[in-house]
Amino acid sequence: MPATSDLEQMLRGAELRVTRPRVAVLRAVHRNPHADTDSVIGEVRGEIADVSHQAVYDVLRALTGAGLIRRIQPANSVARYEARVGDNHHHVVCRSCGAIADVDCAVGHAPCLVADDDHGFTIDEAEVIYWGRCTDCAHRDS
Amino acid sequence: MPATSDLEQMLRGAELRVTRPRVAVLRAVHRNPHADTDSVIGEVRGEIADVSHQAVYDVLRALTGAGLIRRIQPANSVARYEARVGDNHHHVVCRSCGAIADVDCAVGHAPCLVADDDHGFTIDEAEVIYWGRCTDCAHRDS
DNA sequence: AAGTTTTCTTGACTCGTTCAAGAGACGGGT
DNA sequence: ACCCGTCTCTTGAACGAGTCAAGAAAACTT
Repeated sequence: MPATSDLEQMLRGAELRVTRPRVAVLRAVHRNPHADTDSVIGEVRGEIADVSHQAVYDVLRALTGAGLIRRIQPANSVARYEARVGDNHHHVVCRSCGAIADVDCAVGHAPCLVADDDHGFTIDEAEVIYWGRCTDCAHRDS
Repeated sequence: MPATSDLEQMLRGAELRVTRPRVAVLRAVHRNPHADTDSVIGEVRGEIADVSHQAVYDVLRALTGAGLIRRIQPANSVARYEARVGDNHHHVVCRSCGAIADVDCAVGHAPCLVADDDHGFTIDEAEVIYWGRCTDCAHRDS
C-alpha cells in the first residue's frame, strides 16, 4: 500500500494539486479495488469526516482523467474504480451478485487491440468483460 | 426486415404472448440496431400512438430475458438494444459521440470465452468493447 | 504575505429506470 | 363462441446515481 508521500508524489506527477480529499480518495481506491463511489465516500470519511460527496465525485473524475485510477462500469452496475492502471487487464463479473475479479489479458501484451473490421474507428483500448457466476453464487443456487 | 408474422412467430417460439406493443418493439429493435429506450419508444409510438413508456420498458426486459434481443450498455451510455443475437459479435464505441458499430469476433467461433485465470467463476460470455473515435469525430477535432 | 486559480461545500436538480395498483387484453378450456 | 385465469399494459409516483451552479476555502506562484 503506497505511503501518503507516495500518493502525493503521484498527484504532483500528474500535475494535480495535492489536497487532503485527493490523497484520501487515491488511498481509498488503492486499498479497495473495484469500489463504487459510495464505498469510496465511506472510506474517505473515515479520514476526513465531512467531505462532501461532490468533492469525491470531482476527485474521482480528476484522478480518472489524469490516468491515476481507472473507471469501470459493467452493465447494471454503478461506476467502480481501481488503481491498477496501464497493464491492460480485464474483469470477470458475477451475474448474480456483481462481484468483480481481475483477469490478466490472455493473449499477451497489447493484443486485444485488433478488431477484424474497425469501421474506420481509431481504436485505443479493448475492454473485455467476462460474464458468469462466482463460486459463492454457483454453490448457493446449486 | 422480418414481416409481422415472423415477429409473431418469434414471440410464440419464445413462449411469450403476442401483443401489439411486443410486435412493435421487436420490429423497432430489428429496424434500429443499438437504439436506446427512448428511440424505441419513439419508433413504437409511430405504430401505436399511446403506448406507455413503462410498457416499452417491460417489453424490452421480456424480450431480453427470452433472448430475442440483446441489451448492451457501454459505460457512460444508457441501455441500448439490438436484434442480432447468438453470434458472439462485439462493438466499437466512439468516446466522443457514443456511436456504436458491430465488430465480428476476430478470434473465431466461441473464442473469447477463455480467460487466463477465472478465479473460480463459471464464465458464459465474453463481452468485448473497443473504445476509440469514429471517423466523423476524428475529422472534426482534426 | 498577497494574489490568482483551482478545488471544495452546499443544496438543488436531472433523467433513466423502477415500483405499485388496478384496468385491460391474451389464449386455453369448456 | 365464450369465459375465466393469468399475464400485460396504463397511470402516476418514486428512486438514486450522478450533475449543475454559486460562493467559500484552500493550494500554489512570486
